Amino acid sequence: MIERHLQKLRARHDISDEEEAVVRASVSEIRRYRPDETIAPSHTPLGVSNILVSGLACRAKDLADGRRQITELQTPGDYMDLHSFTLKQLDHEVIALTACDVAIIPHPRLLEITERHPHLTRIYWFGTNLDAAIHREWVLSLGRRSALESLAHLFCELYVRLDLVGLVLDSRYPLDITQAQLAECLGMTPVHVNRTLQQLRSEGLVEFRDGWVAVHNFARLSETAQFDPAYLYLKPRRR
Amino acid sequence: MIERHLQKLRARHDISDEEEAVVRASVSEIRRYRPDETIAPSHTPLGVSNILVSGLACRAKDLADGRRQITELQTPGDYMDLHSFTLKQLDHEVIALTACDVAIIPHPRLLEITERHPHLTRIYWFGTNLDAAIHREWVLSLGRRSALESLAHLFCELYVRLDLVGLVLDSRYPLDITQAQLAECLGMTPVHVNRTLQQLRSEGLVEFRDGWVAVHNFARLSETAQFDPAYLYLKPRRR
DNA sequence: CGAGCAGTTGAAAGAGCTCAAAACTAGTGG
DNA sequence: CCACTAGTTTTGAGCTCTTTCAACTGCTCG
Repeated sequence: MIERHLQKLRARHDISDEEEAVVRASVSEIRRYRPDETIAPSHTPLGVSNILVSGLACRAKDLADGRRQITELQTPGDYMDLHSFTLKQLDHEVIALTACDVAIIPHPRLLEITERHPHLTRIYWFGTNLDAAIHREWVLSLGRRSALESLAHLFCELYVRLDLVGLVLDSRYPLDITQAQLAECLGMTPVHVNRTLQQLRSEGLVEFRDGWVAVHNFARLSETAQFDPAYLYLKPRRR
Repeated sequence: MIERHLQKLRARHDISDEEEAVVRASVSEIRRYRPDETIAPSHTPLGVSNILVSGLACRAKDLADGRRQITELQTPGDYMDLHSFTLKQLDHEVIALTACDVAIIPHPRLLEITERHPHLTRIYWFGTNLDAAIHREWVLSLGRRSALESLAHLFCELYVRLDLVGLVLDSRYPLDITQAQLAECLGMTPVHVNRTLQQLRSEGLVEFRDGWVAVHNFARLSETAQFDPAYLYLKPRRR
């Protein structure tokens, strides 16, 4: 069930057989969530963390008057709230955007990992630091990229992250969310997302339709986004 | 030298005498940096991490055409690049904004901590997760807060973080940076920062002058910012 | 005393927002 | 099989916040 999670770990680290066994044994159960269901509530003591097995989820923060900002999208294989292990409670919600299968890991098992498996601990620590790196790239997008650049950048990021777990086929990947949810990722209004999508489409870069993203020209797309995948910390490719 | 760092750890965790000794022993040397000097370069293998002893520093990312975004401000006592221990290299630069004293911690000593001190390891892991929480709040600011709200929010955040290490006196704290650097934090232009500062001043909320912030009305300031310090994960106050 | 940087001001332009309505799409029930 | 409803996408038009560009002030420092 957590093959994609292991796949993602292996894309960045060497994992021993023993460590793989520990990771597998850390899962207590699998749960299914419907779209819009809360996977991890904010400001509530938590006793488990969650790995996304399939589907799409996000971390979201709200202002009192209802304005909502998504701070990260979670793809299959991601530990969505590993940070709740040390933080005890979250400053944001984790929400299912589509139907999701989720693997549940009780915190006591993570505690045991930190007590007995320092190398694996460092790997998971790395994992939360990678989330922070993604946050920083989003800060850069929101602060300095134009609407067109931000949207292009998001499509690039998802391309790379989903490709890592085999979910890109033929330069197409699933992204079954609404334009309004895209707007919540980008700090924009749904109307402006719509117009910006039209521009990306008319320039032949990328198409977002029917829950799918079709990347027509990744080179030009990442150029307009000024996308540099270094912040995703992939192992350097062998040649 | 790292009293403020320990003070900050104690504000959120219980630290044993032994752990305190380990933390103190992890420092190899103190170095001084001038304003604008790079403390940790991006995309370069790193062998040490840095704790800010005094001064002000930041994490910054650039786009190819020179647009710059600061992703976090670092206050005295902060581990500025603890994440480089697991990431090995950084996706951003760490830069001194004012003259800074910095304590240097070689990564081998951090490795030893992860091998022998799991509780302290979790505390430091918490520390990087706290940085991520701050990143998320900045994502919310950049995505959904207005210029006025964002600026107010930044002043609130710094108020709480600096108060933690005794740097707020009489509702005033040092912030010796330019309006242009403030703009780089907020994803705005210097001109607009200037006008927004005037607005905050004229409303009697806060004044930014001569390298100092004078908070005239924290209650109304945090109200206009929709500031909720929960994301800074302070220990709940005893009553 | 002049150079240079930070801060301030004004006017015009523009990116993105708001509001509102229309066009689609898909699911529901008679 | 066809209304009917609800949610999503699309379009139009006007408006606002923020940017851009340029000039000017004031301060510090060599």
